[in-house]
Amino acid sequence: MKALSIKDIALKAKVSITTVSFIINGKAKEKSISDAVIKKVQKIIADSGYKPNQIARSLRTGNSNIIGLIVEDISNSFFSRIARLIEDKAYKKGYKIIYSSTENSIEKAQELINMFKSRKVDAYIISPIRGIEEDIQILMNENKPVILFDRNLPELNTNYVGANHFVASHQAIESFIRQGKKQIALVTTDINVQQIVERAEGYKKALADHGISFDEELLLKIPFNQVEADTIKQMKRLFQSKKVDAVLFATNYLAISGLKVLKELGKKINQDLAVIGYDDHEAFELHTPSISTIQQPLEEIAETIIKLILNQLASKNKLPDQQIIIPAKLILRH
Amino acid sequence: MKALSIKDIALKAKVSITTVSFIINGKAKEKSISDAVIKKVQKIIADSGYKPNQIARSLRTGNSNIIGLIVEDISNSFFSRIARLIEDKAYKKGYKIIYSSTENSIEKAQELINMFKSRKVDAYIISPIRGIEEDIQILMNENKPVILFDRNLPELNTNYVGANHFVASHQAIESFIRQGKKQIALVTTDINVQQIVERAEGYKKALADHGISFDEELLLKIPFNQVEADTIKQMKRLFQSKKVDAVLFATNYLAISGLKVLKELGKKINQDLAVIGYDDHEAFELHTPSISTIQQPLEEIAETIIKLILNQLASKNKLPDQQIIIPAKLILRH
DNA sequence: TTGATTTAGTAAAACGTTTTAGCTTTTACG
DNA sequence: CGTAAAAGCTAAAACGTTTTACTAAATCAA
Repeated sequence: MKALSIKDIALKAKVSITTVSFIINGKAKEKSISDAVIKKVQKIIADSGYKPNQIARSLRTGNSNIIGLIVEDISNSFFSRIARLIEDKAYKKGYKIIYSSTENSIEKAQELINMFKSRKVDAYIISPIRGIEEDIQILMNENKPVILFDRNLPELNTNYVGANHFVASHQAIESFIRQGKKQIALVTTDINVQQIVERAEGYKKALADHGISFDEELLLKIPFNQVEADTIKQMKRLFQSKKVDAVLFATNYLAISGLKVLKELGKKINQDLAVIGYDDHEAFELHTPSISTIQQPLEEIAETIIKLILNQLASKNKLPDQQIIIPAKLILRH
Repeated sequence: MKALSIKDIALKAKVSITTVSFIINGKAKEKSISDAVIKKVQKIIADSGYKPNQIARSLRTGNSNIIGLIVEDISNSFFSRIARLIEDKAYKKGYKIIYSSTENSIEKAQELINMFKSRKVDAYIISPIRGIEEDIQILMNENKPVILFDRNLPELNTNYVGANHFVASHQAIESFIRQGKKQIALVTTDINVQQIVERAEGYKKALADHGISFDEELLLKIPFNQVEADTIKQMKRLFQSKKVDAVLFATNYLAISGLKVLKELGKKINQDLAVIGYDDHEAFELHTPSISTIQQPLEEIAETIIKLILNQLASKNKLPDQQIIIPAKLILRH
């Protein structure tokens, strides 16, 4: 049983395909189709359950009402929450989301961009990695809206929405210092993206601001695609060998692993050492004791991204690129 | 700058569009195109970076290499993990995923199905809700592969992949009973889906099997879309009013809320009462003490789903529907 | 040498829309 | 009444592919 086409509707209504198309697309008035015909055709469409073939529509119009979302890993709760918020908001405006995870692989990211391109997505939301600057530049040259989020690519002049990681991490470290901590560690990842680098810089700057000298050994960089067991080993070494009295974890999954290590080592959080995580996670609040964390305003980030996209899609000419930095919040728990 | 089309390639190679198409689609040999021409065209394609327009391709062939994924809520870690696994596996076979969350709304689910239909997705992976049986039946009549997962719709004769919730919950309750627990509560949701119903049935059956009479007041049904504050109030009432000595939470988010309540009430887990969660969550292992849980084999579920789909897509005629039940594992932690 | 078969390729239809350019018929106005 | 403008509608091109049905030349078998 083939699906109905606009032709079937036109036939049934005894009008031309053109007329039906105008009516479907709300151009009936403007094209001066009579009310009687409009009513008749609409009734037939409603009764028959006809839905226009979006593929044919896309082929003709060149746009798809689909927004491509490229993230590092959809199963990371930071991304899946953002994805959900973006999806909701996009959906309300008639856009669908098609997503994929890059796993921080340049090739996969490039493939994804190509794939999205050949699918004619209307806009791109990308949490980028180094190495795809050129590909992104090409998208922009083709006048497709591109919004980077979470991480920026400094060489590129794009729209960007993200939190103020430098300030947030600076604040976190200062709060440690106010508590009298001296041996403050940072556990971060080795991926070379701006948001991660900023977190490290906030850390170093805060130490410097308070006259604490930076100790190389207190900065632990975990290789990105490493299995958790190895990560745990590395962390164990850090917490055992040094008299760390505070630690900031630069991502939520690192914090999760770190908390496991501390538990195993029998370290008492808040007594033996203070802990702050990054990107909230249900486990943090629930943990005994609760874990303080730097919270990114997900709702606001998602809202801003969608607003930028819709504005650009609605406008005929290219809008100026905007770099929107939203403050992150340090949530202190005890 | 318009994108290249097959026509441009044909022009450049001085061959027909048909020939280029055959070469792109690997039919060159079969259509007896000479090696020289094949080489030439392939070189031009590679040099120019031409990528076929998937939309045009879809319009012509009627399929899209896209698989539609409909879940309850992509930000729930159970779904986002499954989504990630499915995406990975599908990607390797050249399929992309387009997803959406239903939020357990029948209308949204129906809209999504229609949307996917008009986008000509090749197959549907659905974690369904009651009320869309008919819509799913229509998909199946149109000969599109449909795989339900996590929850089944018993009236429907479809492919289904899910865990054995009845047995898992039965086991969990038995483990409580072996520990000598008598006042065993079940906190579940009020959505009427098979997987949730089964969990309650496993609970009741286990009680009955061990001669414990079922106490209506120990079965708490939380309305699905309720805000967490209200959920917490309801749970507080349960844990305060009754001398509950064990509780099984039927979903991970209920367990998270429940653990917050228990923390607030100062109940000692394992001493005052025993707890088992459902669907693992990082917070469970990390919790002090660690929380036991019923774990669904995500990897295996994702693998099975994709295998069913690919088999069906590869086959000319309709394969028999399969109902695959995978055992869930009770992970006891202390 | 002839007819059949194979090799090497192509023209054109089709997929289901949107949109441009146009054609009648009606209305309005002086 | 005559003509210009508006109302009401449509034919056909275009979007970029795949695929069917075809042709022309080369090869083969007898």
